[in-house]
Amino acid sequence: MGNNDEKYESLKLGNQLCFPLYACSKEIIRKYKPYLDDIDLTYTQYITMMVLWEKKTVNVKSLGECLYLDSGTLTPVLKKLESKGYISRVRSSEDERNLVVSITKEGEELKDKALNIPSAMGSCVKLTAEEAKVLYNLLYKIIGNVR
Amino acid sequence: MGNNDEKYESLKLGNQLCFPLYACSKEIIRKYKPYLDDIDLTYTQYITMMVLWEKKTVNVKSLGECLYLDSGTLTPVLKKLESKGYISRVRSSEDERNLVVSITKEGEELKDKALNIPSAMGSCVKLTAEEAKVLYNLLYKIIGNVR
DNA sequence: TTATAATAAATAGTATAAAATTTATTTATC
DNA sequence: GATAAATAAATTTTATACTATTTATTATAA
Repeated sequence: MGNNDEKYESLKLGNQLCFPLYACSKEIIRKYKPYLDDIDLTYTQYITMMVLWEKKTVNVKSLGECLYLDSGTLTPVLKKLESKGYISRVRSSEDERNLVVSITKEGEELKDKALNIPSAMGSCVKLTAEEAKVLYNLLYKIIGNVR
Repeated sequence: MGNNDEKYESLKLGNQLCFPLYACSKEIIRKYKPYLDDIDLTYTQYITMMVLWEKKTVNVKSLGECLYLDSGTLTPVLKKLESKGYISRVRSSEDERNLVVSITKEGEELKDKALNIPSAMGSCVKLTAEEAKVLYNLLYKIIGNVR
C-alpha cells in the first residue's frame, strides 16, 4: 500500500456520496412502478399530478420550478396527461406566452385511487420517523446549497 | 380545515421523501456537468469508469451489479467509452456469453484528469463530514431495504 | 414607434433508464 | 448426445432529462 493507492481513494465508487443518492433515487422509483402502473401513471406524471392535486391550476413555468424540470421535459409529460384526460392545457388570455395547466374532474378522481401509495412506499423504505426526518432535511439542505 | 384536507396530506409533494431524493440526485448530477465536460464524460460514463479504474477488468453482468444498471443501459454506454478509446470490449474465451470490459492506457490516463472532481463536488454540496456520513448510511440503508 | 430585449413553450438532438423480447451460448437432464 | 433450461448481451420500445435552438409573444428603450 504505497502513496499511489491513497492518491485515488476519492475516485472509488464506494467513497462517493452522489452515487448512493443516484442509485437510491432510481431504486425507489422502480419500487413505485407496480403501484403507479395500477393508476396508469409514470413517476414523472405522478409528481406532476401531485402539484395539480394541490394547486388545481399552474402554468408550465412555475410547475417546472416546483419539480426542478424545464419545458423540454414537461411538455411531453403534460401532453400525455392531457391525452389521458387528467389535465387541460390552455394558453393564458392575459399573456399568450403562458400555458395554463388545470386539473380536470377525472384528474381529481384519480387522487382517491392514489391515496394508498404513500403508505405503501413508506413501508418498503423502512426508515424510522426520526431517520426519515433527518434524511429529508439533509436532502433539502443539499438542494439549497447546490442551487 | 375539515376532514377532507387532512385526508390528502400524504399526497402533497412537500410530504414526500422520494421527491427530494430524486431532485437532489438530478441537481448534483447537473452540478457535475461542467467538470465532466472537461474530461468529455457523462455522469453514467463517469461512474462506469470509476469501476474500471478500480477493477481494471469486469464483465457487463457484474458491472451492472455494481452500478444497479442492466445491459440495456450499459451496452450503449460501453460502446461509447470504447469509441473514445477508454475501454476495450472482448468476448470471454472461456464463456462466449460474457463480454469482458477492460480499461485501456488512455482510460488509465483519464484517471489523473478526474482527480480534482470529487473535492470540487464536495465543496459545492457543503455538508459537514458528520452530515455526509449520516446521509451516506441512510441512503445505503434504504437501498438495502428496497432491494 | 420601431427595433431590441426578455420571457415562455415547444422542438431537436443526445444520453439515460426500465421492461420486454431476441439471440447466442452454455449447462443440465434425460 | 439431443433437448430443455438457464444465462449473458444486445435490441426494441417507451419515457425521461438536459442543452441548445426556435418560435411566439410581450415589454422596454432609443
